[in-house]
Amino acid sequence: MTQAEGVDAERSDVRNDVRNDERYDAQRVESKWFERWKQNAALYAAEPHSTKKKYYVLEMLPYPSGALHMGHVRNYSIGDALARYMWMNGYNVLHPMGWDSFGLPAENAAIQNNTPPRLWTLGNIANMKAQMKRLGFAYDWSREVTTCLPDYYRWNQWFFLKLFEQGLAYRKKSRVNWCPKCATVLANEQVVGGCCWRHEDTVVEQRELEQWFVRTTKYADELLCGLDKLEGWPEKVRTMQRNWIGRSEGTLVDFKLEGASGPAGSTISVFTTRVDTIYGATSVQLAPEHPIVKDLAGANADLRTKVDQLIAEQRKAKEAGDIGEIEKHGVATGRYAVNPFNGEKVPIWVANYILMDYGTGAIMSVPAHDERDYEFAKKYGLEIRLVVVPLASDPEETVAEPALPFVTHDGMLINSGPYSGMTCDDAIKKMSEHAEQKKFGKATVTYRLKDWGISRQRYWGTPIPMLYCEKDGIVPVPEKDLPVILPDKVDITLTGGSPLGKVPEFVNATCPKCGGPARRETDTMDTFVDSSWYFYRYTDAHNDHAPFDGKVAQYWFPIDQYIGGVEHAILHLIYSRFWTKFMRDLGMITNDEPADRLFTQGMVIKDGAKMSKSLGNVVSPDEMVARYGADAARLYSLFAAPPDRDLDWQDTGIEGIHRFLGRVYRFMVRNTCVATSLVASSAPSLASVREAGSAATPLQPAARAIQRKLHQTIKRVSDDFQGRWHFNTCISAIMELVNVLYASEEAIAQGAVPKPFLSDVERDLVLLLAPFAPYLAHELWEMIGEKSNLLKAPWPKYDAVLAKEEEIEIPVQVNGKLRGRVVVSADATEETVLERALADEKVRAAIACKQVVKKIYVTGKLLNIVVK
RNA sequence: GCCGGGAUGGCGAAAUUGGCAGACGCAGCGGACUUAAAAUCCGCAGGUCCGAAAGGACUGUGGGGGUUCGAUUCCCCCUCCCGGCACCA
Repeated sequence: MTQAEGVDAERSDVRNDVRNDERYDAQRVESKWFERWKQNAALYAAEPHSTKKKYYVLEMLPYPSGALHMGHVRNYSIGDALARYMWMNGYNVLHPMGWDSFGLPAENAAIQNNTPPRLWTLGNIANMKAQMKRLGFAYDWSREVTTCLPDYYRWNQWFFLKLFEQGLAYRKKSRVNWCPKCATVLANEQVVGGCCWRHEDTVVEQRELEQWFVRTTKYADELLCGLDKLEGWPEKVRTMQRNWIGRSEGTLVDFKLEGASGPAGSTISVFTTRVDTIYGATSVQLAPEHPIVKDLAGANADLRTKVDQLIAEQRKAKEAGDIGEIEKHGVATGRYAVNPFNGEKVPIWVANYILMDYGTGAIMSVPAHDERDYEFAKKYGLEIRLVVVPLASDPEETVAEPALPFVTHDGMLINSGPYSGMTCDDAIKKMSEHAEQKKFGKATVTYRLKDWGISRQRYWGTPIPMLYCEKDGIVPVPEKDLPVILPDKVDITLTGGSPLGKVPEFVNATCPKCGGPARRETDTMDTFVDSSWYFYRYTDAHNDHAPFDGKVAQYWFPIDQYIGGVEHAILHLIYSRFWTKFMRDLGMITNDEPADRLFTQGMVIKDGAKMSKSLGNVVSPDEMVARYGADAARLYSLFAAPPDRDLDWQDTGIEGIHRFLGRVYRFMVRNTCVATSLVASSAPSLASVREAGSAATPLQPAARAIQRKLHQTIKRVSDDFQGRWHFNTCISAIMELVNVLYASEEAIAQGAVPKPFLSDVERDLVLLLAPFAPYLAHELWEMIGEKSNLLKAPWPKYDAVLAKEEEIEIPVQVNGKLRGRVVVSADATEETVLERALADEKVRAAIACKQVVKKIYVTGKLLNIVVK
């Protein structure tokens, strides 16, 4: 904190006026408490055995990129305020932090700076941990998790063995996404609009590779259904996950290939959600990459060339991200398939709008009832046969020909053999049953969600604990031999293939089955494996025998409140839901979902754009802390906007917050009341406030105004923590309270505010500030003579009676227009209000010479007089 | 194209159940303190128009319509911005 000292020194020579001791020196106060908190490692530790109710509040762990950014500060300020609030409400709070510390940037930095990834990463962690501590975040550091260390990643390996045992990890050669910049494979979830999620301008290529996959699709249905029960999750995230999983109910139907040549007796299986329209199918369309296309083309060189063109075109469009906009076209193969429902021969085409990676890569084309098929059929003059018509309300009525294509479920079949006359929904059911009976198809469900490819051809990740033996094939590393340690001295500058493949000591191993030579798997795991279960490790972070103890996890899980950025809506948040279900089925845990409630905070932007180095609009937390203090940085990040919305950072805004903190401090310095009664006993303040406000010794108006405002403020802040989380309005409520205190300073000086009462007010004010500005709150807590631990001091309670206004102002409208206001007592009757209103000059003017039609009085809110 | 979210002063925003639009803060202006400035404290402040002023009139929550005594809030249509999905058969 050399910067901080610099600013401090600069200021010291300014401190020569009379009000020196009233000036709030954030650096002095914050460094004092920073040092004190440093001495007490167990300050924020969760209690392992407790009769209190538990509360697990978690913020997404950061990637240790080097330094915290404002997005982190915002994220952690929200979580920290909540954690502190829950502590003050008597909960046993678990509030841990860790490091998602495997991943590509470490390798890139290593190449650039010639530093080993491990050192670079650990150095960053040390720096960011120091930043977090300086910001005053209350983490239980005894549970810190660092995913790149063997005591963590060994459990990734252990889980991998379990996945393998369960048949949930398997090896498959397939077409995969390849980012040339990352020089590695990406999961589907990591491809954004055809580009790499980390390199937004780098087009992802397709490569044929043998890879490890995790069978996420096993839980596709549960992942989808479970979303309905996650009521504490934002609808947005649930929708995104639903879209991603992309469940679609339909029917598989086999079309027999017609003709002697080609694979004899082979069939083309098509997937359709509208089997009811199958009598209108006038062609079969294949994806250019469909395996049967090669066989169909056979020696037809012309066809092969055309198909190759379609393939190239599709790939290009996919990479450019505009598949969906390319013009539909295709080529007839000259071959035919037989519609199993009516025995009709239909031509087989290959078309650029059919995707190999959805459904079966083949469709039946029904031009009359599908927009795409219609467009295609029009272009190539294929037959368009109407088989569904609108439901006629009157059977005698002649049904008008619907406009084509007629795409609706709400219809009746015609020209469909035995199914004519059925509704679409009935027909789908009956026809699927028929197909299954006759064994040429069945009702089925397809998903957009694919299995998770987790192999990465990179160094800085968890080694996949597998061996390849010439004799025994794929052999898992025995559990007792874990962890497979990631070697330190690896030349990662070499390109081509996995870096670990160039380390003979690593690659060469012994087969545990036959004792012969074996080759180690050299790919590492996707880092999303690390973050899929880290929050369980927090509950039992030093367990040497298992990832965690199930009993301990059961106490803490599910996470009560998870807080992070929405950018993880389908990556991390779907993988970790999968992992929870997998662990549950292993018998390790009993919860179905990892987190009960999820909160996604908005981005921190500046000048209307996301902060980025290239735009030069980055605000450094270190600089803010040095200039205004941690409290100001935190408070501002909560005050500037509601937490779920984007926050537009304004440098002058944080200055205002800094001023506010100084204002609180100055008031307290000038008016501190150390009420002897309260120092001796830490009796709850409510009782004495009540007493002070009781009829026996009525408070004078100034004191009563303070009391009223205080209780209104406690209510607003408490309600918001329970409900909407609009900390911006909580903080403005506290500001209003402070404004009232300032307005009462004269009355205080004149002794019109009883000391014990004021002392209680000050105490509650400090309590209200504690979740948001812990440094200042602790300083003031000490200043007012409190000896107890503020972190766990009971949260103040509000009294509805004391919060109530005695006098209220009722706006008076005439025909909905504001014409005047009357001040009445809070319990005034409608008659009184009306009487006063009619006495008001302006109101009288507005209703003069007119007839009063109606009077609407909303108790305590408004009076509207309707005239004609 | 589909699904979300959003649009309110010069700026960030508030209005929790249909009831005073603009709380709180920033920037601005004025005053007090000061030799002066900073800091601090107090006050003013949506817009337009009338008025010397006090004050008053009209208007105003992206645009248009509707329901209502009353709409930032509910309904219908439209524009723009942000995010997600997208030839998904």
